[in-house]
Amino acid sequence: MESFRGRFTNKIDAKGRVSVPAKFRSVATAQGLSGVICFPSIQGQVIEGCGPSFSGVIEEMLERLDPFSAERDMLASVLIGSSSELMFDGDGRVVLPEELREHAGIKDEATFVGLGQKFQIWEPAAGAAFFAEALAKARAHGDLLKSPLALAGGGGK
Amino acid sequence: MESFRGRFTNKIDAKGRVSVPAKFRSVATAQGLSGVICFPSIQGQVIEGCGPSFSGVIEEMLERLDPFSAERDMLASVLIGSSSELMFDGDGRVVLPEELREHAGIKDEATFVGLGQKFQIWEPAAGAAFFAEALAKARAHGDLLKSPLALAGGGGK
DNA sequence: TGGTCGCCTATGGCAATCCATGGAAACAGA
DNA sequence: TCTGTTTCCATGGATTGCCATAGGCGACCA
Repeated sequence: MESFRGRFTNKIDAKGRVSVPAKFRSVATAQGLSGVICFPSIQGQVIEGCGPSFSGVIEEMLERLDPFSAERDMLASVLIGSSSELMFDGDGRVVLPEELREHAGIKDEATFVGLGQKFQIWEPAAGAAFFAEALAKARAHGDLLKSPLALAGGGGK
Repeated sequence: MESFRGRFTNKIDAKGRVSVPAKFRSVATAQGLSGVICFPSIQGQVIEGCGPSFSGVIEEMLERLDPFSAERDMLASVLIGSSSELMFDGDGRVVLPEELREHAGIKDEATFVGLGQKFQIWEPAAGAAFFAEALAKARAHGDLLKSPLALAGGGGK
């Protein structure tokens, strides 16, 4: 299955519109939706987004939790209650809701980062900082990367 | 399985296009993609590339992590967020993104070095220097290469 | 064995297309 | 009517695809 890949920074106009990178659009539409589903990240000040496929995975995960537990309700209120289905306009743009922009501290530019089945939308400077941190950790924990490399070298398709 | 093999230095034109060595192309297309996946090396100032098989192994590993863990997001941000799927044009060329060229210090020439299931793209002088160093170190670490027969049989001859 | 022919690859340039972006106009709710 | 939202159009720049050229390598033939 196609996945969200790469990093793109686009501008936000006075009406809160932003172009979703064309490659991200084609991933979402291939999953059957002319739009993306966005919600605040539970990790930090960043927006997360995905296509309908991964959205279904989220609901599955929630369904496996105790339906009346406080934990389930909290997760659901963020991942579902605070989520928005943002439809592409004729030119492939979406309007980022004010609450989401505020959560991520986004003003007039947004950085889309592909993470496979989901993606993130960062305020550009914050995104760069996160990437630098992630890169440093990846270097430090090179052992985490050895497993895929070893698997690929010995196995194959 | 076919593997990336050999060293080739090709020119980069004004638009950042470079011919992928024909032998590398056939490896990638045999894996089912008319293109290659490239990303900055975590180790040094060089671009790494691979076909869909190797890339698929990386994504599989990420999918085994919890989809909302900070660890997964960081690894994905580096391994997928900073990668690009570069499709061959009709003549077997790809466009090396500006960020990747900058990361490797590449200007108007690029050296492709096959490494089996993946390959590297060097600025030619840096690649030559690395090769000289690699040769010296390979000499020193030659004993790391264990005979598969010895491992399988439990003893040597 | 020497020469010629032809295919494949690499490389440059041109043209059409796509994409991001800004703004105007149509629309809906209050 | 006024405000906020959505649809449509225009544009410039970047990207992609296509064609032409040239050099190298091997195959085939004499």
